[in-house]
Amino acid sequence: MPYTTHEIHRIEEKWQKIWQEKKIFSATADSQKKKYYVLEMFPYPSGKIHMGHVRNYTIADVIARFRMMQGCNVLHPMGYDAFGQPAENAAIKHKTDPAKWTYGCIGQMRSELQRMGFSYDWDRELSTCDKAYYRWNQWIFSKMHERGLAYRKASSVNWCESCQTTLANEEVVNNACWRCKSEVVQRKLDQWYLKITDYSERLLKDLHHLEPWPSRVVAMQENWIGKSYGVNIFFTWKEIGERITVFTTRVDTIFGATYVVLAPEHPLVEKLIAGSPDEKTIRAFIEKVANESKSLRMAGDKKKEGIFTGQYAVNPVNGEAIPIWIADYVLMEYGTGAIMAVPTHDQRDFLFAKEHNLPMRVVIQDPVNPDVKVSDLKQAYEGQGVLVNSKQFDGTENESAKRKIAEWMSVNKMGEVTVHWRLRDWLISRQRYWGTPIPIVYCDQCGIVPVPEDQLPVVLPPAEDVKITGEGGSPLARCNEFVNTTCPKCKGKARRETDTMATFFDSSWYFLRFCSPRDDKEVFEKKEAAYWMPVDQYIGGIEHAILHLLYSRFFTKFFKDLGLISFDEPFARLLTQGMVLKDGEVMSKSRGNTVDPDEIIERYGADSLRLCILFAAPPEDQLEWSNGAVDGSWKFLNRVWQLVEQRFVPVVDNISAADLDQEDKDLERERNAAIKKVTEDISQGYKFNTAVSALMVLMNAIDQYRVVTGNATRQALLNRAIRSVIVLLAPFTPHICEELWQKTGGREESIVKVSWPSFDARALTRDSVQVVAQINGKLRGKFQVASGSSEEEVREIILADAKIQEFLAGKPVKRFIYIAGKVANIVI
RNA sequence: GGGCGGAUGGCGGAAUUGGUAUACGCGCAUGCCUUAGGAGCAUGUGGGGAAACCCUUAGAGGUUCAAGUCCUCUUCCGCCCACCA
Repeated sequence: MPYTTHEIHRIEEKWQKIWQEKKIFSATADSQKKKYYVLEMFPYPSGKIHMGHVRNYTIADVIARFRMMQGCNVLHPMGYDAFGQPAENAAIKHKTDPAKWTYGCIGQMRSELQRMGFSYDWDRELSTCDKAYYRWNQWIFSKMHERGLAYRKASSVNWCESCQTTLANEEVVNNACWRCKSEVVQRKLDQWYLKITDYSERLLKDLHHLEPWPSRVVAMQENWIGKSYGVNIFFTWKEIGERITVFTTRVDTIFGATYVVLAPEHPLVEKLIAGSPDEKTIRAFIEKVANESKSLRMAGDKKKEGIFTGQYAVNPVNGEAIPIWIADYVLMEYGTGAIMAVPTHDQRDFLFAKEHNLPMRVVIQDPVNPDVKVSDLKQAYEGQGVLVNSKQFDGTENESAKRKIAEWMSVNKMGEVTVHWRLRDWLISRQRYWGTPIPIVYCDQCGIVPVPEDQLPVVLPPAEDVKITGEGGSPLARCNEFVNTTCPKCKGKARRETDTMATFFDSSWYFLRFCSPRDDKEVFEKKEAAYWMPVDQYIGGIEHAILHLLYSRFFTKFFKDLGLISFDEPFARLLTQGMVLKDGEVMSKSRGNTVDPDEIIERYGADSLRLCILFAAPPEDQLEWSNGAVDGSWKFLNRVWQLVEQRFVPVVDNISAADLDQEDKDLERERNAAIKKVTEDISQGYKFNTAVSALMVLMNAIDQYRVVTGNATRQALLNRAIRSVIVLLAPFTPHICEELWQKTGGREESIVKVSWPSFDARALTRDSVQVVAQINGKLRGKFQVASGSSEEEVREIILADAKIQEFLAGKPVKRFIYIAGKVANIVI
């Protein structure tokens, strides 16, 4: 029977059914067994899975199945990150219910995942849009509120006109909405925030306990948290004597400060300009900047704009009075919203000073250009050097001057050493319908009142009761039955919060929920979480390197503080898989270069698709899709299939080592080498591509191995080799391997129950090895020598060779370097 | 501007971590076989050369008996961050 499309589908469906019915992948906590938790970043249920999903989940599936065969108790769950805007947008467009749309997509997605043959414990499947899930979002929010970690604040927020909602800083990419790419503007709104900044230090520190994480991701998180050490310098407003604190990381340049700049939103600005003759002009400028969208204000090539306040600040280190300016290039959100400008050593200040004709003074000597005149400067010098024009610090190397000046200023109360963070609190309010309602009630008497635990969940009203039009504001605000409620405290009339939570909230703890997904008494069962967590191997796209991973780490630390868990980090190891490209570009709907996995399965089957994606590139690299490669994978599987069909003949395997001739030993060596290579490639760095190639090498060796009919020894050895191929290939292409395992006498209910083979190191040795002879590093000959030959023996053999002698041309051998069993280099 | 990765045949990619560069696969070429299929099998396939040989891992130097691998500089590509003081 050939391995035809029809046959492939029959086999794949057959085994998927068996796995399902016999609950092969159902996981139960068992303290006697070593656990292994494999998790891929759960998908947004858009309906169809794409190649990126296929790659992500195939990688995870190989790891899960490999661990199962190694005898681990594996937890491998799947769920859906189901709240969010696409469902709402689709509902508006097609005049349907987001819930209906989402559950429809989930159904379709589930069947596509099942068609791929992934080893999920489907009993643990969850969707974040189920109230059984999101009620715990609300519970977590309440706990955070209780501890002051969830708070309401009026502030200028990122607003996407197109999505009609606010965005977290993390969701603003290049000053555009991360989802729809349209421009983000500033709006003043009352919003809910999570105080992730309380965890800055821990989020930063614990990164260094995450050594198996890709260094790239660690670096990205580090930059995002952005701890910078510096000095708060106390300038004084000359006229009034009020303090103006500026933050700097370059206190070594303090003697070069020639003006001070405040952000237009700085609280002192109002006082500074009141009554000034230029008040009107200055106000007009501030107004103009305030209305400017962030994207405009931050544009890199934009000319820096500013205006002089007419006031002066006194530099504490030298008593100098320098002008105070207001400029758009200083941001209120960072540092103190005020800077000292050192145009000679900061390029931004330099450009601004040139533009507005402000004075400059060199305080760090450029070793290349020590006597440069300020008027000749083409740009700021930001490198290292010794201090000049800096009084008692002249001649000090600037890096050590940082420390010395900071100390001196601290002692003399001119400033204080301080730390600033780039990380901001996390804005979670969204003016959308399809999300978790924020469990808060507003009462005229009692103010902001959290919904008590026993009244949770606050259920999202059905879409038919809410007018989801895509118009501005929260859709829930237009649903009176939802809004109007009674105050949990005073029982008087009250209104519900009508914003919903950002969906990143949902995905920040789902990995914990998988440990006890049906628990309706608590957020997750402590005992289950203690057994399964942390996730041993997390797999997903690099695009989540900052947001999702940072939030999940934050939630985990919060749960630890609640006493629910005892570990600090949710994901022990992280693998970020590369993107799938087509013709050199990322596969995407908008580019129109997608390949539908379903069509590939239809034609070649899931196994071929899985194999192809694993073989084409290492998991972390980009993968260039090629249809030819699937064809190759299919051909290979077909060869394996034919091998069993045509050459497997059951015989009793009672061979002893003494029975083996050279060809037998060669085959055994190849077989053991493949076991070694596949095992190491999977467990040390997930090098699936080379693992697959090792199996191809073994297949080639098997093809060379001839069995005369009736030779029981050879048939038994061939059978061994065949069965090794099947077992080793099982994590990669499970369906065909299940089928072939059974055909070759396997009696286990599934091949994942077969123990992963170990290799026999003795079988790997050879009687003779090839030694390459080099003369001055150039390849000059190859010699077969007996394994374990001494250097002298090898030297004798090589030097006796006529061709080598010819190359030596009578010159004396200066050195003879021998690397056992590999290379001999003759130096002349 | 800052950070992190890369660059190996026509293509995807290997290289025991300093020891035979191009494993494995795709593609291509030639031939065989056939109730003709998505076949299968055999042989070949980095470049130059008739050959002996020579050259070859983006480019240029260096260290070393030996460099794709280590060091220095240059070029190009990708990703992330970015008026962050």
